[in-house]
Amino acid sequence: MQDFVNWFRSWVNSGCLLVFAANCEVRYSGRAESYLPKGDRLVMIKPDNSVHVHQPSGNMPVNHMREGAQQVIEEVDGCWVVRSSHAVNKEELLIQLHKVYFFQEQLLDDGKKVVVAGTEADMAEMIYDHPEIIEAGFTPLSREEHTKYGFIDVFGFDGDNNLVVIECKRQTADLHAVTQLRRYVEKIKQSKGLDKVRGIIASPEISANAKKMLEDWGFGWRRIKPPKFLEKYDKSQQRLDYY
Amino acid sequence: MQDFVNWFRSWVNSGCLLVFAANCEVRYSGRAESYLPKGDRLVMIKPDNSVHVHQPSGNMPVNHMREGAQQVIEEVDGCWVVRSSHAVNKEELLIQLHKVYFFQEQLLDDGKKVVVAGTEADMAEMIYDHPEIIEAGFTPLSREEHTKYGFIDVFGFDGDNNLVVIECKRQTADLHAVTQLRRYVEKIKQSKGLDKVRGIIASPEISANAKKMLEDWGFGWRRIKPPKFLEKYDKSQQRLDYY
DNA sequence: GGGGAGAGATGCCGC
DNA sequence: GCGGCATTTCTCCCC
Repeated sequence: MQDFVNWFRSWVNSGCLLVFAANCEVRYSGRAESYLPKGDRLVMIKPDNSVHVHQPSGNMPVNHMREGAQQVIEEVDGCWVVRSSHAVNKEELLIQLHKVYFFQEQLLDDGKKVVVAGTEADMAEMIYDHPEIIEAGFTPLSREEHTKYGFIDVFGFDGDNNLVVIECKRQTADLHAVTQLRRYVEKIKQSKGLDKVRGIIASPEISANAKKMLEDWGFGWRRIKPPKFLEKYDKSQQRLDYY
Repeated sequence: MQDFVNWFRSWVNSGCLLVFAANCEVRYSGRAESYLPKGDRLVMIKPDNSVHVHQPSGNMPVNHMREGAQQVIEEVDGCWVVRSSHAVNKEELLIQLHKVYFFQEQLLDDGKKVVVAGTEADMAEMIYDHPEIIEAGFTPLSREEHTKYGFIDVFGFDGDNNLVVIECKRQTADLHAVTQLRRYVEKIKQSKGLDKVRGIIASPEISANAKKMLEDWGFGWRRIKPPKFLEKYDKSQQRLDYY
């Protein structure tokens, strides 16, 4: 343990990523309060001073501090504690150490950003490029006009010159999506002083309840799948190739 | 590298957590498509076979596979690749390794769950225990009856025997909270054939727009702060104490 | 630069 | 397995 304490103190602010496994208790106070009883966890502290406590299962860290925290190790009542605090966010994380299994540090050089396709914005883009997938005669507004309406995904006119608001969802549209669309339609009606504004949800799927509420409100739905520009699926090999 | 490959193969399905740092490229295909160019990252694979790729900064993993994936290491075009695939979810993650800096495995024993205070459920609990914080004469329904109505936070009668639906929000209530409350009230009105059902939002704050919409719909608001049982803030010391 | 408000994404829980 | 909701969120826009 003393090895770990000395090493921890020389590591602080070294710019290295730190990772260690330990038997510990964890306490958090900030936006919520939590306590995690004694058990084995993996702790990672990044060069940006974010802290991540992981249990052996589960997708999310059981506790974490965001970047900009300050870390110290100190003895409290005969027990070593890693104290991570974030004055601005009024948050504090305490990791009470009972046994440290291993520890390791590493300098990581990485400035690259991930490139993603298949988002909601890609769906809107696709509808702009191929408005006929909504319906014959549908004409989106120019992108310049569109930006004035901010949060609406796609905005245009149908063949009868009715305004149409389209809300895109990457996956199954739910009740929330319908109430959202309804708010937008009512907002546009009001600001334009219009009587009729159509609302359409574009998504690969829609839940039964959402479909019902949509129809109750006189809105429509189009089955549209988000584009996956990077994907090249080779069925014969049952694997994925890129570029 | 060959050490790592051999070690990786003996580690697979050992029940240990695995962590390594490497210079790598990462490709993902599944719910979306992504590509991350060459750089240094930390990779963690848990005993539940979830995979987490972390860059040296950022709160979230840049890529991850959820529990139940299958991991193999294989040589592709002269380069070693960790392939993680999830047949059910039709997801695949490829980590192309250029250099491995360190690797470590550890058996972690942990069955404990985190205890959180200050959630929406805690607020509902508090209202059950102290119904007078809503208003004099308010009587919540028993928890058993309450479960019949599903996801409504608190449900009861006021002094005039009107039904009251209460929606709790941990922080500032927004437009979404109001539309949610409205859905619940309308649902109850319909299923009970009632003319008058009151709706109340309980939250520490409420946005101006939400307040307005709330009043337009004849609903009410009570300023209620989520309980933080674990917190004891010692102002004189400007630090936190627990228990 | 800090705070507020709205929208988005993802995990989790219950049916 | 799916639907619905919560969240230790994120981001942008405003001041």
